[in-house]
Amino acid sequence: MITQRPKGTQDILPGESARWQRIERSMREICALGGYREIRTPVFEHTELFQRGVGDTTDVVQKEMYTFTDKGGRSITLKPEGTAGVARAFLEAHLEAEPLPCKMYYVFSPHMRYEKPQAGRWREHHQLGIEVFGAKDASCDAEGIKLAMDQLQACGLTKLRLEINSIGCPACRAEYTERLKAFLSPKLDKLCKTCCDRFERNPMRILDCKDPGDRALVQDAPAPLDCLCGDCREHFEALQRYLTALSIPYTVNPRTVRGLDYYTRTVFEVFLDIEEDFPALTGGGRYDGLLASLDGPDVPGFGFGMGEERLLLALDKMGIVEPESPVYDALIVTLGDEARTYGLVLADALRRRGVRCDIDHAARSMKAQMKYASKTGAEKVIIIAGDELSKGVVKLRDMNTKEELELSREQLIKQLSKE
RNA sequence: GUGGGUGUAGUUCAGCGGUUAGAGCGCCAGGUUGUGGCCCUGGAAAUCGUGGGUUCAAAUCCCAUCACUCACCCCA
Repeated sequence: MITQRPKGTQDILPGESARWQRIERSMREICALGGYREIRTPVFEHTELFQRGVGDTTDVVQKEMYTFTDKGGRSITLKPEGTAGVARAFLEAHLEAEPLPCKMYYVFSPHMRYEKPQAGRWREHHQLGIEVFGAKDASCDAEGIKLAMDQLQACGLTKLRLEINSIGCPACRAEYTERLKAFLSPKLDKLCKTCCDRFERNPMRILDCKDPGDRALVQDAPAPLDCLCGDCREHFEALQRYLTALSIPYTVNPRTVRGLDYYTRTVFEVFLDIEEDFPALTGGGRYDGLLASLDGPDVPGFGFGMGEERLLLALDKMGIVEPESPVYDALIVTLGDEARTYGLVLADALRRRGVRCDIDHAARSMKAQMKYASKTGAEKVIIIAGDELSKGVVKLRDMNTKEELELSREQLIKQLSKE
C-alpha cells in the first residue's frame, strides 16, 4: 500500500521522461516564435478564485475540486484548470499596465480534479497551453488555434479534426438562453435527470448531453450561433476568414459548448480524427469577461489547454514512437580498485568534454559489465584492468564491430571528444 | 456519484476444489579463472490483493472490502 501511488496519478519514469521533454521542447520553441513567454503559477489557489472565475454552477467546481482548509483556516483548492490562476497572476501583478497583448504559455502544469480515472483521464494531469490578454480581434483566436495545431503536428500527429463554434457574448447569451428555454420547456419531462437540472442552472450545456434521447430532442433546438449579435457574428466570420487564410481546415460544430463559465464567443476543440471515443486533445476559446468578473479591468482574453497525457496517448495510438537514444556514449569497464580509481577520473575528464559515460559502481565481473554496456546501448566500451594499467594504455572496444584499440589516455580522450 | 471487467513471482500469463502453485520474458550466477548480444546449466524471487465464510480439503466456490481497468457524467 505504501508503495502504491494515489488513484488517478502516474509516475513519469526515467525511461519515459524524454518523450515528455520532447513535446514540451517543441511547445516552448513554437511559443517563443510567436512572442509568448512562460508563466508559472501556484498549484493551489484560494477556493473562491475558481468559484468566481470558473463558475459556481460548473461540474468542475461543484464536484471535482480538491478543496481543503489549511492550518490558517483558509479554504484552498488544488488548481483544476489553468486559466483562473493565470488571470489572477495577471491582475495581481498589474500586467495590464504593461504593453498589451500579454502573451503567455505554460508547460507541464499539473491540474487536479477529483473524478474517476479512465482512459485519457486522470486525477492529476498536465497541460501545456497559452493565455493571451489584451487582444480582442479574432486574428488572436486564429493565431492561437494555429499554434495548437502546429504543436500537435510538430509532435507527429496528423489526422486532426478542428471544431469551432461561437457561443456569443453575455448579451447574445441571454437572448439565446431565453429562446432555448422556450424551445425546451414543452419537452422538459422527456429530458434526462441531469438535463432537467441544467435547464435552470446552465441550459446551454443540454446541447452537449450524450444521452441519445436528449440528443434527438435537442436536434432542432436553436443553437447559440443562431442568436449572435452583430459584433459576435462579425467576430466569428472574421475567425473563419483568418483560419482559411492560414489554410487550417475546420468544421463548425454548433453543439460545441464548453464546461467552464468564462468562455465567450470563440470556443474550439481538437480531436484525433481516427477514433470516435478519443477525448479532446485540446480545448479552449475566448474569455473576454473573465478579468472583469475577478474585479479587474475590462481586458479580453484567449487561451487553450492541451493535455500532455492525452497527447502522448494519441502518439501511442498512432504508433508514433521515437527511438530511445542510448543513455551513454561509452561505458568504462574496470577490474579492481586501482582501475576503478583510474576509471572514475577518466570518466570525469570525458564528461567535461561532453562524452556521456559511466563506470561500474558495483564491482561486478567483466562479463556483467559488458552485458550492462550491451543492454544500455553504449556504442563504445573502455576497458581498464591490470594489463592496461601496467602497459599504461586503455582499451577502446567498438561494440558493433568488436574492434579493439589500445590507446593512450590522451589519444582516447581526443578520439571520443571529437566524435 | 452510477455500471461492467480483472486481481497468482519484477512482468505477461497458466492453474479454476485434492501432494511441495508453474511457464515465458526479465534479474543474478556459472559454462568462458579479462570481453556483450545467440546457446546451455543453475539460482533468487509469490503472505495466490485483503478479511471473513462454505468444505475433510480453497489460488480455485460464496460474501464483503480494497486496488486496478473500461464505460457513463464531466473534462485536457
